[in-house]
Amino acid sequence: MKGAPHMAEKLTPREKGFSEWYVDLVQKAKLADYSDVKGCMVIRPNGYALWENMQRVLDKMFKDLGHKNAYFPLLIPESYLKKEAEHVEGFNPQLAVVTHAGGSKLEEPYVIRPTSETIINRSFAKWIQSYRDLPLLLNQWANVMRWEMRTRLFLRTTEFLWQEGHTCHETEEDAEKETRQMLEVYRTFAEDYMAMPVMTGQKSESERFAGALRTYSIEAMMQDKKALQAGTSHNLGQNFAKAFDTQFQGRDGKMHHVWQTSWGVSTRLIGGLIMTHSDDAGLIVPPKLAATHVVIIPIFGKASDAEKAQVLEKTNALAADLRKAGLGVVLDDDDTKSPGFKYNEHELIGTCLRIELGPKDLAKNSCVMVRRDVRQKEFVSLDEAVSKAQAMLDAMQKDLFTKAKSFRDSHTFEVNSYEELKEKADQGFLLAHWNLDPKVEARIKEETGLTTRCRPFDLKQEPGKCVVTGEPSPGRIVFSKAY
RNA sequence: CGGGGAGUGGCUCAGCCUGGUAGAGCACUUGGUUCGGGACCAAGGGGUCGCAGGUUCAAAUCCUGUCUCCCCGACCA
Repeated sequence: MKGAPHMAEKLTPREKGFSEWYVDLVQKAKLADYSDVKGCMVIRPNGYALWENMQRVLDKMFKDLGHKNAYFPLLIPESYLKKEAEHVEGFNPQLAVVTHAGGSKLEEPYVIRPTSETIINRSFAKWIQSYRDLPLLLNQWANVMRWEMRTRLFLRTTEFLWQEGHTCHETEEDAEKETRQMLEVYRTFAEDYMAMPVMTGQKSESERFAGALRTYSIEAMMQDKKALQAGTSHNLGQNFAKAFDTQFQGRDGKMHHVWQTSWGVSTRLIGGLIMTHSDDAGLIVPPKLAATHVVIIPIFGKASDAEKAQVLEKTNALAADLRKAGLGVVLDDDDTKSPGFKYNEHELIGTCLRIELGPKDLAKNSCVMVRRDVRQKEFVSLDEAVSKAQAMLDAMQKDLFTKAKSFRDSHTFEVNSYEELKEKADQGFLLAHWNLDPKVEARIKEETGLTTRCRPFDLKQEPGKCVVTGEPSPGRIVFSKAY
C-alpha cells in the first residue's frame, strides 16, 4: 500500500519561485531557523556542520600560508571607527551601538563590530616596531553585525559568522601580492571544495570596501542566474595605518606606515553552496564539505527474522568499513519509517550517497548505490562497496563543479549595446564595456537592476566603447543582477 | 524604508466577513500489521489563536498599537 505523498514535506519547485524554494530548503533541511531577533537566524546542526567543514578547510589553507589566528573584542569604541573617514561613512548606516552597560550610560558608546580593521589596527600600532616584525599575518574567526534593511537566511543576516584576515606588510607590492594571493585561496576553496565556479576580479570604485585602495572579489552564479559575491579581498594601502599611526622603522632607518590587507568569507558561502547545486528534492552538498557522505538503508521486505538479522549484520559491517575509510556514515535502521520515506528524507537533507541493502542484495552479495545528484541506482558488489563509494563521491564532486561551470558559461554573454544589456538583464553574466563613470553605473542600475560585479582577471582587457555613452572603455566588466 | 501578503498544537492550513465551549490533515506517543521511492489500523498526548492595549456580559473573530516572516523595490557581504 502506497500513501499519497505528503505535500507538506515538498519544497516549492525552483521554477515556481526560486526564493521560496530556497527558504523552504533551508528550513526543511534543518540548516537554519528564524529567531525572535530581527534579521538574525539560528544556525541548526545541519547548517553548522557545513560551516565547521568550511572553517576546517579554510583554516588549514590560511595557516599553511603563515597566518595565525587571534581574537579581538566584539565591541569597538565609537571613536576608533571615526578615525578613518571613508570607513565610518561607509558603515555608519549599518551600525548597532551599545550606549548603556553595567546599569549606567557609557562615557563613550561602543559599536558592535561590523568588521575589525579599526580595533585591530589599534593593536598593530602597538605591536609593530620594525620591518623585522613584518609581515604580520593574522586571521580572526568571529561574528559581526551589520544592520540590514532586508535579510535572507545565510545570504544576508544582521549577525553573521565569518573570518577576517588582517595583514601588515613592508611594501605596497607585498600587500598587493597578499591581497591577490588570498583571493586565489578563496577561488581554490570555492572551486575545489564547494564545487562552485567563481570569477575573480576587481570591484568597481563604487563597490570598493570603505577605506580600501582596491577590492577584489570572487563572484559565483546561482541557479537563478543572479550573482553572489562570495568573498572579498582588500588592499587597504596605508589608509588605516595612517589613521591609527601603525608605523615601522624600515631598512632605511626611517619610519613608514605599514601596507595592509584584509579579506573575508562568511556564512553567506552556505547560501551559495545551496543555490549552486541543490534541486527540487532538496540539498546537494559536494562530498568534500559534507558531514554525512553515506546513508545505509537496510531493506527488510518480507524477510524472515533470520534474514533481517543477516541484513542488519551486513549493513553494520559495511558502515564500519566505510567509516574506517574516513567517510561520514549514517545507518538508518529505524523500522518505523519506510524505505521510501528515508530516500526522500536523505535527499532533502543532502546526504551524498545512499546505499540500499536488502535480502535480494544479500543473496547476490551486492547492494544498491545512488548518488544524490544524479539519483540513479547502481548495483555494486559488497566486496567493492567501499572503493566504489569513494569513487562515486569523487565523481560527484567533479560532476557538480562541471555542471555548475557549464551552467555559468552558458549564461555568460558579451554584450555590445545598451539595448542588448537591458534585453539580457535576467540572463546571467553580461560582459560589457563601460566608461568607468559611477554616474553611468548608477544609471544602469537604476534602469536595469544590473550592477557591476567585477572586472575579471582572466578576461583580456581590450579597449572599446561604453554601451551607454559610447565613450572609451578600458575593457569589459561583468554586469549582473546580484544578491 | 515603500508596495503587496501572512502570523491559529511541531508543520500546512480552515474558522474571522456576521463575536458565544478552538478544528482538520500531516507530524508525535503506545500497540499491532508493514517495509526495494514519502505504509496501514486502533487508541492517545499536545494550542492563554504573534505580542500589548482597548470595545463588549462575552474576542481567534471588532478597534488601536507593536513585533516577526514571505514576495517585489531602494541599501549591503
